[in-house]
Amino acid sequence: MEYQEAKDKFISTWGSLGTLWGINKAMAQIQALLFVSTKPLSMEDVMEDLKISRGNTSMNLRQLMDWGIVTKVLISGERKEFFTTEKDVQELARIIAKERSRREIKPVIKVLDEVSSIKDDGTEKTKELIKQTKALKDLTDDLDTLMNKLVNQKQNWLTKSVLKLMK
Amino acid sequence: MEYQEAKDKFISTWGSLGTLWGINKAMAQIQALLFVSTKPLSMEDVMEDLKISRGNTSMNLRQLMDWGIVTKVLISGERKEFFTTEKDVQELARIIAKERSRREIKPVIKVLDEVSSIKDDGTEKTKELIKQTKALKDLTDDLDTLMNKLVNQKQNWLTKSVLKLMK
DNA sequence: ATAAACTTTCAATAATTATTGAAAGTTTAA
DNA sequence: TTAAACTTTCAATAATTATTGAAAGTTTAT
Repeated sequence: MEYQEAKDKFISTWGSLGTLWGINKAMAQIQALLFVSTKPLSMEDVMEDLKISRGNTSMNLRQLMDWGIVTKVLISGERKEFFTTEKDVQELARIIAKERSRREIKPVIKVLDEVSSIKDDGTEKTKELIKQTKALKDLTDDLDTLMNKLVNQKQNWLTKSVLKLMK
Repeated sequence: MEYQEAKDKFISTWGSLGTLWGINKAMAQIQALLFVSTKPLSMEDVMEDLKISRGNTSMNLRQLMDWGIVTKVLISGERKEFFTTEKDVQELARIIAKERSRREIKPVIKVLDEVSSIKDDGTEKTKELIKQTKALKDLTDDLDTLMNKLVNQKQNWLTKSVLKLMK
């Protein structure tokens, strides 16, 4: 497999995986492109490489910046803006986990908490709703905490030690 | 908040969360409905409660069965089929983690592995592609392993001990 | 101040994904 | 064996989501 083929394969795979970590295709592809690029890219560069429109590029770069995954870099002597992504995978995972927790998991925990706190009127169906949503809330809470703790360690030692523990 | 309101809120929240665990809205809502129901439901019951068509119900129940989350139950004296979902959240998480790993994560790891194994032609961009996809592959591998190990413990002790370890 | 270089916005459109409903298929009771 | 009860399939349609491109907006150099 040649460089270009490998690169394209990486970008399209990472793009279609976007849903798995909660972002859209173009966003994931732009991030992937920046991730394997040796230097910051301009909007023009991204448009050309991925064959997407200027508007699309602009909007998705903005979103990536909102996530904190992509940053603008100023290149002296250049008028246009250039972009890079976080290059360290551990840090990338940390940012993504934190954002997904904040945007999606925390709000769900809140709803589960509200639902599981309704007044027990003594009927079987109410008891079941309370019991099951409570169980789901506790599990989601645990997994959210675990995920954040795991990924919050900037160093690698924790992941390694946990993996070892579980072998 | 009354029973019906709480139930609807749970179902719609869980439904819109579907994407987070990789299934569609109707599928997630059907699962949620069964999850808080005190007894198995027929296709008719599901259709009525969620106000979705027969075809939609049939197709999504089938998918939930493919995932191993929902099972048919035979009720003696009844001609039609009834359905229940796994009621234990730990077991539910185990099944979901296993399926997502198999369907989505494993194939991505395979591609990352292929891409990171291309011949190093000495150019900077090839070196970067190899380095970055390799790092991503290793991380994905670790997280996949961790997730499966964590969630594979049928008992609760592991999650608890890991949470304690990290406090 | 102005115009060129560049970026953002957003209504229109395209692409994708979900849903319907009715016909075809299957099972069971009599 | 047949017809009623029930389930599945799938082409058509609806709903949602992503993408475009051109006009409006902004910044910078002169």
